[in-house]
Amino acid sequence: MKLTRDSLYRQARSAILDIIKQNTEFMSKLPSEQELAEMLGVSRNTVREAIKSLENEGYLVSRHGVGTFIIYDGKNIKTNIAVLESITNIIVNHGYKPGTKSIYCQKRQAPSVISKILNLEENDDVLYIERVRTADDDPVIYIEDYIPYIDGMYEKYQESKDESLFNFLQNFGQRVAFSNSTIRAVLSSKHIQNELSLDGPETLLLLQQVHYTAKGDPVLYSDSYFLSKKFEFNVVRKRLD
Amino acid sequence: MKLTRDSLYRQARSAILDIIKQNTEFMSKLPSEQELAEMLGVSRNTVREAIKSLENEGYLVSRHGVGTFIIYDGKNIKTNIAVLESITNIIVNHGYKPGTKSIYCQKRQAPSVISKILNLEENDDVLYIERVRTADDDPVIYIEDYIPYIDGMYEKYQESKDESLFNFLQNFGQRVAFSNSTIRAVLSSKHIQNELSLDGPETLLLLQQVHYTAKGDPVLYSDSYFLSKKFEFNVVRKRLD
DNA sequence: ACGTATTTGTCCGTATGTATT
DNA sequence: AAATACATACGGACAAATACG
Repeated sequence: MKLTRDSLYRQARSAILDIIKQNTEFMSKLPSEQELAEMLGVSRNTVREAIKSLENEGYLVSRHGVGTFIIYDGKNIKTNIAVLESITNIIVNHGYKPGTKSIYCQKRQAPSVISKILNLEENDDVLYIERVRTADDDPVIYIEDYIPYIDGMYEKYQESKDESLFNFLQNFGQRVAFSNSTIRAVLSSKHIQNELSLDGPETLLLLQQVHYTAKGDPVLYSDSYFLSKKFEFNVVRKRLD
Repeated sequence: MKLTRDSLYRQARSAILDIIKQNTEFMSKLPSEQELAEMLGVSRNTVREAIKSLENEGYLVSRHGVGTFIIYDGKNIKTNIAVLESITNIIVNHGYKPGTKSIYCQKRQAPSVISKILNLEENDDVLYIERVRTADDDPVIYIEDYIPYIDGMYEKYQESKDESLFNFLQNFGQRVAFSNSTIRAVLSSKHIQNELSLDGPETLLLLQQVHYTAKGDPVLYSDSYFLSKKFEFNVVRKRLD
């Protein structure tokens, strides 16, 4: 049992995020670092850390000698691709009611492509899962997951189908910390058309993700196919120099 | 004339980036912050700033009490979508020789959708540009640009067609600092098939970008269609908590 | 064109907390 | 239990960019 109160900079971050979320106007000015430090009762350095973190996520831009400005726009930004969040959240952020239909789950030998990605031996097993995610009960995302097999996974999965995979993995002591993702545009296969109840071929955004623990162990590979009609990804891109 | 040597943290960043680029193994450990500080002759704080910056760009992950690890992998990561860089660079990073074919340039009234995005008045003009970018002389990217018109732009563009648009804009005192981008998957239109010399419809990654100056003024809107066969975008996604 | 006030950027030193081995 | 290494936090100082009178 530990209540580890959030670090000061986390608290500051959260307080500043509140200011941001309440803001309505693009490019309105945040209080100065000095002011924020006084308001929140922390050092300017701590405020700066919080601001930098929010800058990296595309909420803010700072201008030397001028101030820090809010570029967050709840209307436009639905999914910040740079932040790893659950697909459930992505569906909610797009304004839909999320749901899951599990269509397949099997313990099987890893295909060689996958075993290479997941750093497995030739004959190692994976838990293979096929799912369809729904938005307002319409099928919109088709997902194939490959998880290096740990004893008891198949049984455990049966009783926790609706849970997020991240939570599922955590039960086996594997916490996902980051993912390395590739974004592609593809056309739906027959199989996917079937699962997503499509009349004909449609363009899909394919997210190929290798998920790692903080230690760098690959613990989940997934191909996620998003109906491009209904989903978009956003990203704030910053110029380096 | 200014020689403003780079800030210490920039130099540190660049030194650490060298280490990263030379590294071949996923998740190998960076020297400790203490060591780096001594190696580079700067304070640990400065090293930390550099490391954080590289962490944000997906090169590194730090583990509390353990160390900082290199997740950059030149083989896998070709284009970090979170970093705003020129399309020329993107082509080079994919291993091709970059080129440009300008197919169209005109001063015209902004379409109402565009004038809204660019914050223009009803009858304001834009410089409209259509271009095709080539990789090893093959057409691979089709781009439509809309730039709020400033006197002399059309003439200036004629004499600097091959230059990057970012450079072009800088001549008019408009430095692009960040962009707000949306990623979609689309099918090629007849027009695009024609321009990219495609035999039939192909899936394209569409990047819709509003580019801003540091002040938050929109100075360029562009639709970029990437041949998905040849290009992919990468992103390191980190879980927040 | 210049100086001043404001604000962020950079840098240092130091101290203590926390996770891992 | 101890050692190591990173994380967090503070305070202070000066530099650099910008805005404004």
